[in-house]
Amino acid sequence: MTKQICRKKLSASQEDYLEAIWMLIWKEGVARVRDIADWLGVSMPSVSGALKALAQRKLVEYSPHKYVSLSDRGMELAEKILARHKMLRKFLTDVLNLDEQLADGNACRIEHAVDEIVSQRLGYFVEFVAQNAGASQLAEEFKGFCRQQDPAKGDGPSGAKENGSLTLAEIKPGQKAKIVSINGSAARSQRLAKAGVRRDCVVRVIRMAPLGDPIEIEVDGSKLAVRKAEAIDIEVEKLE
Amino acid sequence: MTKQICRKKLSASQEDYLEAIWMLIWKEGVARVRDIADWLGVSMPSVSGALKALAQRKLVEYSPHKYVSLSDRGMELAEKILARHKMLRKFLTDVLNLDEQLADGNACRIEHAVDEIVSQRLGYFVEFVAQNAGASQLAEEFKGFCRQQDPAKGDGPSGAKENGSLTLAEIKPGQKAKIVSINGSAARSQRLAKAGVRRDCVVRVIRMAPLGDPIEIEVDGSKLAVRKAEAIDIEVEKLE
DNA sequence: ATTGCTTGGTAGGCATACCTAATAATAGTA
DNA sequence: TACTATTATTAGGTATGCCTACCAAGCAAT
Ligand SMILES: [Mn+2]
Ligand SMILES: [Mn+2]
Ligand SMILES: [Mn+2]
Ligand SMILES: [Mn+2]
Repeated sequence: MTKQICRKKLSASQEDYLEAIWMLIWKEGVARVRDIADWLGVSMPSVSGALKALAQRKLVEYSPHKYVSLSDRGMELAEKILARHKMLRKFLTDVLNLDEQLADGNACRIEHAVDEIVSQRLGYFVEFVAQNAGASQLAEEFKGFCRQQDPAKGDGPSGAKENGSLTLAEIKPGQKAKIVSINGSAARSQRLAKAGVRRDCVVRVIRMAPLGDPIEIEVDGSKLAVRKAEAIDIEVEKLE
Repeated sequence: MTKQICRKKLSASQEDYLEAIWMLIWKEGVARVRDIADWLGVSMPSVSGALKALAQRKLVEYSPHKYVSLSDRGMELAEKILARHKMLRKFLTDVLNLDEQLADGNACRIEHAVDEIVSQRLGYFVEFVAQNAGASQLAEEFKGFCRQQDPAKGDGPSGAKENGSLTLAEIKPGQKAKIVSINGSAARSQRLAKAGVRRDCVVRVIRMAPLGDPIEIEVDGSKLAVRKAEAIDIEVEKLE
């Protein structure tokens, strides 16, 4: 295998160097080692080292003691990561209504953790909230919702929705419930019935997997695991 | 300074070890080096090393060749990070409508990048969307919005909101605009007026900083930087 | 008890990403 | 031009977090 440019994904730190260089070129016209170091809060030797690695990947044009510039590819990547930063920042400030500085710091960390598709989809969401007339009033409603949550601190009566219909997925471990109805496909109902899960019978939730799926229940003295997708189609009535 | 337990924040990798141990204890009853290694996709020596570091911090109880268990503090941290993972996963699947597997992977990376407040606020948001009747229809609307975006690929007519009132912050670099009115404090209006930014005068946006702030404009042949906070209070009329 | 597989640990190495201290180059100023 | 302050590089060190290769303990079947 001959020597070739490494196409492996950039590290978080490398992405931040590109971002910083882009920013400094924008702001000051040129990027110098000193300014990159100050911007990122690292020492100058750290910058020298990072630049060598980036130069090897042909992302920056760099000869010692000269100004640093970005290659076309480097520019492209820098702009991509910066767009992500901006989008995340906007989400945190505009949708979650968070403080600018906090948003900025978090955005610059999350930007390295999200896949392209996720970034894109979240971008759509931010735009959607910004554009959609019905949605922008949502931002206001959400502020109210936060005020409700923040001072209360207790979990409050969040479990029981006003909805009226309670599903098996909402029963907490240890509690018993009587089955009111089983919705969904007939095949599924049949399968559940064979396992003892029928209308009017009483089940006890033993425990719930960490991500809420599956749910382990006891019915007629025997254990059974129910998928969350099934549980939300099983209407129940809580018993004490 | 005497020897004491390090209270520095855990590394991303350490958080993942705690998460894995918690999960395995939940699933299998016990956590063994072998299973932790398999779960996280690392070698057994890596696990041994990580466990030593976690034991030193009193987060796991660990004596060689015995099962691994979590201390109270370790349990607490594991549950905190797991809750974060779950919440992020729910956001990605339920709000952004992303694939479960993709959501899980991204959640497990983002979970180490968000501050407590951000995590909490995003949690509120997920709950808000889930509970709010008006908001849950938003999920449907958003799906439609995504379908619109995905195939189109072009930027679309995203700039001009139906709103009618256009502000200086929305003018793109290179374009000219006539100032209609300047809102906000009188002191600010005065300061801007002194710089040449007055009602009915024409400005040209030169460029916008990467994060949209500040905006560089040309007025009366001289350059001027305007903060975004100011720009959104300056109503304009776009000129060609 | 002996054997042999699985599990767990140690030793040693590599890559990344930082640091400080010392040295070299450059630029500004007398 | 010569001196000086600033900027940049090199050298050498630390901390993580991973790896492979090898060694040691545990356990089950013979
Ligand atoms: Mn960043
Ligand atoms: Mn960033
Ligand atoms: Mn994780
Ligand atoms: Mn996780």
